[in-house]
Amino acid sequence: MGRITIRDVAQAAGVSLGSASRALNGGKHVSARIARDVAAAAKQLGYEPDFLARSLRTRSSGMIGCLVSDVANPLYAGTVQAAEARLRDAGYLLVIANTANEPARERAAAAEFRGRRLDGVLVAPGSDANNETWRGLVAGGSPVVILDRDAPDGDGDDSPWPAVLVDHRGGAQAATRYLIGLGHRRIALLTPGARMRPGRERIAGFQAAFTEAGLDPAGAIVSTQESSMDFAHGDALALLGGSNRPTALIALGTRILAGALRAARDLNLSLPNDLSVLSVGDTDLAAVHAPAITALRWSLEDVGRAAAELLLQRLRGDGAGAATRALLPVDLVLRESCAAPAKT
Amino acid sequence: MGRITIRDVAQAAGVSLGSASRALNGGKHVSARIARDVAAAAKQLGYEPDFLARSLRTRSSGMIGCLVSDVANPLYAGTVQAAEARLRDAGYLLVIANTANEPARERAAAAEFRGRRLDGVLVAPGSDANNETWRGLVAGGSPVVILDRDAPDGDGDDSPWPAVLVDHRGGAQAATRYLIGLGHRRIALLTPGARMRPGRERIAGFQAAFTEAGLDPAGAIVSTQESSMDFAHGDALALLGGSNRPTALIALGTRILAGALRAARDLNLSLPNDLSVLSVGDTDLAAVHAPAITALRWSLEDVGRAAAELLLQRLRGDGAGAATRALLPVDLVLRESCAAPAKT
DNA sequence: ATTGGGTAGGAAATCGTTTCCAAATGGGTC
DNA sequence: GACCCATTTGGAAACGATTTCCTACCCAAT
Repeated sequence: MGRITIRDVAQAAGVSLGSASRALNGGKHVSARIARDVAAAAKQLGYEPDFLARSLRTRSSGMIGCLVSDVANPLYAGTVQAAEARLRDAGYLLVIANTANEPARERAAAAEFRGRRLDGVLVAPGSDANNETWRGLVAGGSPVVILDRDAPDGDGDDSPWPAVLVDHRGGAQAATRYLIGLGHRRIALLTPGARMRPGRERIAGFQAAFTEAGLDPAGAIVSTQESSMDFAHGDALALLGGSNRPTALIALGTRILAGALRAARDLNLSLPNDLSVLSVGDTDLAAVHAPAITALRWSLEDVGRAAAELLLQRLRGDGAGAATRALLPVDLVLRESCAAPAKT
Repeated sequence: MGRITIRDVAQAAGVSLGSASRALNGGKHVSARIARDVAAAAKQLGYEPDFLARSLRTRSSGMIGCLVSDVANPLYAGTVQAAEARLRDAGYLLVIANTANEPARERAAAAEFRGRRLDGVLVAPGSDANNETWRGLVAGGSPVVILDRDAPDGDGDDSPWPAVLVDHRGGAQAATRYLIGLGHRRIALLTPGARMRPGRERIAGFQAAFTEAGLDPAGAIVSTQESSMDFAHGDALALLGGSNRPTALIALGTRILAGALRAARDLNLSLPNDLSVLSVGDTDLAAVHAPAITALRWSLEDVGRAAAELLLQRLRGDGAGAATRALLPVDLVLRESCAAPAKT
């Protein structure tokens, strides 16, 4: 005796298969008596519908895919968690595919998602959307929401693709403005690069702040390094050790911040007097360091929730007139790591 | 014209449905000619099998569930990532359900997993396995692997359930032994509690080290607090501010470590001379802090991989004689935050 | 009393696969 | 050339639901 099917329920309730289905799904054309009997029979037998069978028939799997480059990254993990919560409430299951930045994995995942008939996809690839991956995803016909990346067409802010973006440019600009306001004229931005939207936007905001203040753009030093503590450490050592060193430093991400802080310590630079440090991304490290590091912060929960909301909206079909993208704000959390540069 | 089905492929290749299926699945009983024709037709039409239909028929969804209390927690995120990688290589998709420590969500997720016919489940609930959740999971009949938690029966280390455990007891014992060796006699353990296996094991190891050294167990101060920076901060202030304060402190987890470090700073205790600090769990914070914090470390990747391996083994059916559990080691990473206590 | 609109509910089709069964084919041996 | 056994192969039956179609029926209105 295997699993209890709806057929068993129907039989127990003494009605036909179709009626049982209608009764269980609260459909129309069901008398009160049958509804009652079927419900009773289902409960008594412990009936549990088979999602697979249902999905096959309805052509909707009730699952959402999440294509992300690195789930272990706290930035993504927080987002995934928030999205999962919202989607689960709406009855969807979230399946994740970690791509580790490998295009081959991205393609494979896209194909798999299609084959499994996932109803929608949240995507945050490691590099800006690989066109092939992209095509693979949209080919499935189900809605795709982009997380903080540019659409593949490269068509900036007026792309038709639903996306949840974070205002990294505004954040970086505000942060830089703040440092300039304190009197800094030579500021270094340590970044893992412009390969992805967040990096590009931050660099743009950084430079925009210099331009807007009418300052020599040569003071805006952009230093690109791999995102690793050791690389950042070496990089920061070189930058800060040279003559005419920057008086302030903006670090993108925990690892780079860690490397930069170590370098400052190695060089005996005391914060914030000898060097102002500002972190992009608010982490334990920034909050607890002595002195506490001033940081740019945005809400991971909001990103996840907004993405889920956007996707659900498409799934419900009222995607026509609705907003196609969300731009979330970035806040500057003032702490103790920034001050006016020492007089020279 | 909708999706390309295997029926279309069969027709195009001029063979029967069954033959096409056999050919595509590389089964036996297929002539070379048909295999070639079918493959060609499939390729030419761009056929992609429908996993849902297949799953319905084969009663296996090709998906593994992951029931975890908090994916955003780096500890879990790393594990999930490693497990996902291994499972994906084996052709499985990972679906995650975040339970936020709510038993109701756990139950709901267990039921959903059953309904969707997931082939297996990795589970790391927020509290030690809730019996009801557990029953819900095993009722599905698919294998369940426990991540660093005790089985619900409470039957410690000889439980029949496959599990991947981390040797927190041994780690804590080694760490405590190390501190005792440096000369410490009053050591505080700041822990979020004994609700889950890791906490229990660590407390046990901590106390075992005192016993084994023949020391007064009153020197082993276990202070239980919620895992939040603020709580830990207050707690540490109270502990370190009092008379006869501990000379060393073991912090369980990033947040507690952060709170403890802040408290030490507030009280003007310099590390490691006035206070030795040891972190359970190696994080950015521990590595970068000045002085760098000595920490217990274990491999999240190994946990995830081992769990996946254990599960795959069951799925392949050779679960009979095979090992049912893995115990992973914990290493002590020596840094600069521990020293002999100051002479009084 | 007949007709018409509407609801209830049963039978059957469908979703796209895999797998079972029986028939057919092929080759080798006596 | 007949017989036998082992492969191939086509046809059809699952898998477990939803959904369409269609008939039977009830009640009210003409």
